[in-house]
Amino acid sequence: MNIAQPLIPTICKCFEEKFNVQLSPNEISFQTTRKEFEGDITLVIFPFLKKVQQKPEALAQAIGEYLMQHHQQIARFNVIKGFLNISFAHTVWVETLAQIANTTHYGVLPANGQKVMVEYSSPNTNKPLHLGHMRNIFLGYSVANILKANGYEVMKVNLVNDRGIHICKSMLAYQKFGKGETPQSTGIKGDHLVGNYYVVFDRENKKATAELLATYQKTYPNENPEQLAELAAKNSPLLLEAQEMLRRWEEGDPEIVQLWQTMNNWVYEGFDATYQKMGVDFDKTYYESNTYLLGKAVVEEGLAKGLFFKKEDGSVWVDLTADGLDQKLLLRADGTSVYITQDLGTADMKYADFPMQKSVYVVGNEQDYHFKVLKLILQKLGRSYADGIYHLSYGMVELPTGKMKSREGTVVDADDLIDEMVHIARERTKELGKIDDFESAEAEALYHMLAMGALKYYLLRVDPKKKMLFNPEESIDFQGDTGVYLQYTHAKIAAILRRARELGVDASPAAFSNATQLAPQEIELIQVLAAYPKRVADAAEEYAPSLIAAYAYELAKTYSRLYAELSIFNEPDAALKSLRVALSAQTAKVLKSALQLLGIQAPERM
RNA sequence: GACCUCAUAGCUCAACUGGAUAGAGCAACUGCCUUCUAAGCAGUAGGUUGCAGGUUCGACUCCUGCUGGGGUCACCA
Repeated sequence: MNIAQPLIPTICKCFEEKFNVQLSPNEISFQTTRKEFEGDITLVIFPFLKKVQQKPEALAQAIGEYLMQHHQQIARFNVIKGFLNISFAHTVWVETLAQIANTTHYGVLPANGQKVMVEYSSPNTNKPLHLGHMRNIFLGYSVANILKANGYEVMKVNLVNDRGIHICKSMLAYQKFGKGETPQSTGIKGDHLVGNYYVVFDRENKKATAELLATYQKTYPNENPEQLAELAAKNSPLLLEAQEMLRRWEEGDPEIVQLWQTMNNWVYEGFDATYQKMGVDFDKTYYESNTYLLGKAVVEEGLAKGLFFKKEDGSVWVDLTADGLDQKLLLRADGTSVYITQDLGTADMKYADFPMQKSVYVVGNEQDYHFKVLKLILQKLGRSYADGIYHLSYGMVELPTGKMKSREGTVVDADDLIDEMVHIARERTKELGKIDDFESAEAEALYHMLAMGALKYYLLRVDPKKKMLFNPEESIDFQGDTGVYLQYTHAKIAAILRRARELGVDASPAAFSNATQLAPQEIELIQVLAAYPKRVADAAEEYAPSLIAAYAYELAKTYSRLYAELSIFNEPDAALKSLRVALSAQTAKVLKSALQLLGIQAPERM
């Protein structure tokens, strides 16, 4: 609902008639009037002064008068310096609310025939998910929802990194120290069990390296200690064993493959449980064990086209120096692939599976360079989908002590954090005692809903591009600018709507269409409601759920003020009473929709 | 060393992409439950937007330099 849109052609006409100046419509844009001034929308005059030799006040006055003459919807206007503030008649707001009420899927665009793939989560199978993954996962899930709302057909995929030296480390540690433990025998969730062995490997490997270093130092007392340390790290017997294991895995050694399958399945069971708690899902899962050999054909293709070149040792490179980047290795001299090789192959595979116009990769900003290179190479190869590749590069979640490191155990575990949040939600809700009549299963479902709402909102409200700080000492808030506040506002409105049904209040547009004198709180709320579709579009364009989060908060805040300052059911004017119930219903509708885009559920009671 | 990126209230984050007197939440303080859920509402206090220049009618936003944090520059992924 863009209320200002119809004014734009009129302004163009005004410039033409009065000043003989041609203006294109996209040169004109309105902003909402700041609270300290009277008006609904504001036109900034300064940009036009170069084309029209006028003083800003005079030009603003002239445009204002012209608009008044041509648009009955405008009640009045005022000019302050170079700002033209326009106030609409109350009927405009009533009409706007009616339009919103009559739109079933408000803010949601019809299918646009475009396909987009969103890859997110993409975990390693050697350790459980942590807070950093949660930011990734919630971002990916939310962006997928936002794109759907903008008319795209969306395919959500997970690319699991299930092979490589890091997996072998867990496997080796398990083989050596595991004593045949299983998730069943220990009662430890599969991903955590495997993750523990990754830590065991690191610990044992450090010991072994230290011992090796000690013998080196005895044998070569005159050598540079740093060089010795490096040598010891490289030749640690455990690391060599892990590398040997990787070789055997690639050869298909049945014993190794068997162990690998067993341990990975434990991890997948663990991940699935966590994804389910998070309320996220995927349409397809890719496994790197199936894709790591892909991409060699793409490298051959690039060689044939003369885009890549071969060095004397047989390794294949691409020279991106003309594009401001470096030379990049694409294939080792022994013909084996590197990370980017498989990503090239996987990109083609994705397109074959789902011929998309856009492909979003939700991956941390430490890989900015990698994705620049990947996209550039695919563009050079002339892939139709290459321009549509978007690296949703998000900032790391940091702790007060710095970055999280799995090996060093300085991570905030996803399962632990969820459990803690549920615990807090349970305590807090019981204290308030508002749902004492709930069945226990119903209550537990609510605690979980609130816990996830708090967590998701906490991670999504920050601009994805920016790094963010999490302090484990302070629990995630349930008050103020939080997910729980949004859920609370929804529950409060739901109570209003139940009461309205009981009382039989008619909230249809017909019942409030002749409301005339609206309160400022009502107008402000309608304005916020009217802004929703634009915000949904902006969020898709910028791949930024944070815009939706900010909007949802603004909406809830605006409603809460109205709720506190105006009575709904004690309002004597029937039209106004209907209007307020309708306003409540539309706020609930939009709030629920916005929360859905964030992957947050809206309770009816809490 | 080269390149990328960030720096806003005590703390965590905004600022509609260059517009008016930079806004929220938390923490502190003050009011408001005999009317629809107080997980709420209203208010007070808190700022030289890291520093120095520049561009312009106008700069948190763009440019240059400096300082400080993070990242990348692997035949790791």
